[in-house]
Amino acid sequence: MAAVNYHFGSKEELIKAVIERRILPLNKIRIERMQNIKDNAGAVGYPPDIREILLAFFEPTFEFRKSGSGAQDFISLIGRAFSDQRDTVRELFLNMVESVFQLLFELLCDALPSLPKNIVYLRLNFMLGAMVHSMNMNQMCQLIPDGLNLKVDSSTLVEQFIMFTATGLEAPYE
Amino acid sequence: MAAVNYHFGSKEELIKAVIERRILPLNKIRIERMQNIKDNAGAVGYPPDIREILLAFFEPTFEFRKSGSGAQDFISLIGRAFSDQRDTVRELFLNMVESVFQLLFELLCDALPSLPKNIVYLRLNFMLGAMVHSMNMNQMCQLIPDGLNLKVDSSTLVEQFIMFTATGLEAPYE
DNA sequence: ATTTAATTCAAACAATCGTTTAAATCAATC
DNA sequence: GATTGATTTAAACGATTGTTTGAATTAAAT
Repeated sequence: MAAVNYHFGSKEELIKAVIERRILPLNKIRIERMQNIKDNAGAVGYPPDIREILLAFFEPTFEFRKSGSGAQDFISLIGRAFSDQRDTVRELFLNMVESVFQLLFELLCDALPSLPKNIVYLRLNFMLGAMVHSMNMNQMCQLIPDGLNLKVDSSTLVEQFIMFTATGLEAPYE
Repeated sequence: MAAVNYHFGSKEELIKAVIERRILPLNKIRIERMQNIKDNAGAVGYPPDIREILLAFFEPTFEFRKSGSGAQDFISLIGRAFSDQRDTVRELFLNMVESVFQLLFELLCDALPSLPKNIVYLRLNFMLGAMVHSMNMNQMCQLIPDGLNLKVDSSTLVEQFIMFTATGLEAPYE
């Protein structure tokens, strides 16, 4: 127990280190893939494809669920950071993902030029909520009715997630 | 402080009472409205309309955000219950909403007869995640880029939420 | 007005948590 | 192998939390 303070100085610094260790590599991948799309779109002059954007962001994200032991616990931690309203974890996490979300937002705006930006932003938030909930859905399911097979592997989860959200994003807004 | 234990016996019992006081009336409304749709659909022989179902469920839910003082704090509490993995609040809450979610699920299955039930269930969970996140989005927004107006009133939020999720629910699944 | 019950208040309690301290253990260098 | 530095362990500390206790206060009934 005391070793924590010896190595990290405080509980908060430990959490920060944990989050950084897990998030930074993930962010690197997501930004890389999204930047590729952005560059490519800039080159050919067409707006980027929504499903491509979503795949670039969510494939690494959902893949992350099975990245070594403790990943599930880490996701629970982030889940709390999302819903806790004034938490230290929350601040740490949000500062760390701000740029990634910003890039995702820009790409979505480019891909959906007919939508007002605040509508895109609203739908982005719907999507992020769905994501957080899906990430720790494993433990959420005492609500499973009857004999439904909900043990979906990561790839079909991403597939279904994108199917749902992409279609939702493309919806008319009035 | 001691009055809590005098009246409720324990912290947990207090929380239970708080949740019951807020949730039960809301559930009553949601079930009533959904049951109406179900009965009506049964009478005319057509499957119920998705947007009608979603409105029946989410209009009261989002309306709840401005139901007296403390509503926002209560929503934060529930937000945690959703993401905490083994919490006492979580158990209490889930037991209390199980039947409502069950009814919503059944209605959605009726409205989307071409979709496998486990796909409907998956999408229902996407939707619930989006809902939880939207409910306490107020405090979530330090991510607002630039000068975006995100102060949406309840009715436009419901409207936009349904636009997004209904379209997503209707998406093909392969 | 007095008695009785219900409720609130103040203090104390054990338990837990984050942190600090000092001793013990380990590893590496001379 | 002794010495030095790094790390772990065990104990203690203050602060906080949920609960209990008994006295003080309030409200109601006689």
